[in-house]
Amino acid sequence: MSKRGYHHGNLKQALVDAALTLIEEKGPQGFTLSQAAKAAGVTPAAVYRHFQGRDDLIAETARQGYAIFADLMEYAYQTGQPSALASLEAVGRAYLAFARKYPGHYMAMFESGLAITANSELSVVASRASDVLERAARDLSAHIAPEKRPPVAMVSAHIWALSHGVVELYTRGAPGARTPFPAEDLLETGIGIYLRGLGLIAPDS
Amino acid sequence: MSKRGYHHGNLKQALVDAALTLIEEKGPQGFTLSQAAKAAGVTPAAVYRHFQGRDDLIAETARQGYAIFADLMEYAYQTGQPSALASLEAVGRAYLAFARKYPGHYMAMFESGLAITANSELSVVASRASDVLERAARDLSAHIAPEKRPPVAMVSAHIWALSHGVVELYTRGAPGARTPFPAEDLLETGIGIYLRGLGLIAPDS
DNA sequence: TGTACATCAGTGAACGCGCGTTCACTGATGTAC
DNA sequence: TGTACATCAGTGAACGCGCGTTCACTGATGTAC
Repeated sequence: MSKRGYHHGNLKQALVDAALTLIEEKGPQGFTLSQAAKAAGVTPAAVYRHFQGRDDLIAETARQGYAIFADLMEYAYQTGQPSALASLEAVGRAYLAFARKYPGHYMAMFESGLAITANSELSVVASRASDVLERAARDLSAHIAPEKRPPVAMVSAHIWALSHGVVELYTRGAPGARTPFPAEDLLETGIGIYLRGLGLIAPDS
Repeated sequence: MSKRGYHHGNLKQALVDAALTLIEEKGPQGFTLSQAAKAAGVTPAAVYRHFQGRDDLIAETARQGYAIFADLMEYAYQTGQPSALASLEAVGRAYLAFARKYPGHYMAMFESGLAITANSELSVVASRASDVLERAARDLSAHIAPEKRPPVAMVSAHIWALSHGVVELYTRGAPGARTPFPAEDLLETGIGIYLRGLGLIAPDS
């Protein structure tokens, strides 16, 4: 618990931190339990005091990521209030900022292939994050005439997909997709055009 | 070349096919060269007759994927002509259809972490695909008043990001993101709203 | 303050295993005559 | 049509290695008295 109140180390967190570094370097599948142990300065067997195995270690890493992620999204939402538009845009920016600042967490969360639903603690904290986005989309929807209003879940899915796509394609060593624009600009303008399409921004503002 | 005109098998392609199946099952990092060899009914050493190693095998798999992908995109673009709008929408649908029909290829292309630029043959065929999208975006741009026209590369990046995000989040066992809508609907409506935001579809059509 | 003791986080040796990679080889194929 | 031969795709044995996992152990820590 306290910084030096441990036996040989605050090993559980040290292992998570080691995993994060390894994930950033070689991807969520690109390292072994033994490597994580070595990076934490410990014998592979010691890992089993804290985790069931490699998957469990990654799940804990993802769990911590979702917790940070949800906090950032929540905070961004609050800073935009009471404007629904400002909240949604802040949430979008927070999404990208999180992916940039916590790449290891982001990869553990979205690229490790772990089954979220199989881990109840994980699914709780994961839905906390998506709830924020959905709330922002709901606020927004209230400003659209009911007859031309798409379902809230659809709007939040669009924003999430666009954000995730920008992160995956334009934030790291990408596929065939190179772009001269910073990912931040890409996401901001993309969301802007989308919101205009929803009739929430004046056509030529 | 011919179906039975080989020694013990058309091994190169058999290995690619084995890799595709393994990728679909366990992800692009989730299998070994030996497993791919065994799945193709062959000794691990035989793989070296055709590939430098596992990465090279995955690169070939991705290369074939990009070739199919580019063809599909190209074809979709043609079917939409001469309408710029119809072309763009068809290309979007083709993107998702490819990801659905060729999940192994898609993962090899976008989730294997291979460095496209390090492989010139790969980067050529990869840019063929993105060129189609960019062309569609360029056609579209011509219908927008110059002063309110975003850069072509930005529009194509938006479409690509939205498509990729939809595939990653809503097409497979996803993260915290569940949605009641089929990915196809999600992408179609998303692109629709986006195009409306560009002023290319009448506000309440 | 000092001593005896219980706890339990991490050790290190051990195991069987599958890995990537090499190498000399073999035997089916296709070709020359 | 038949035979001799060159080719070369795939074999199988071998190697050293790092892996995940187990286990009895040890020794630093915190606590009771």
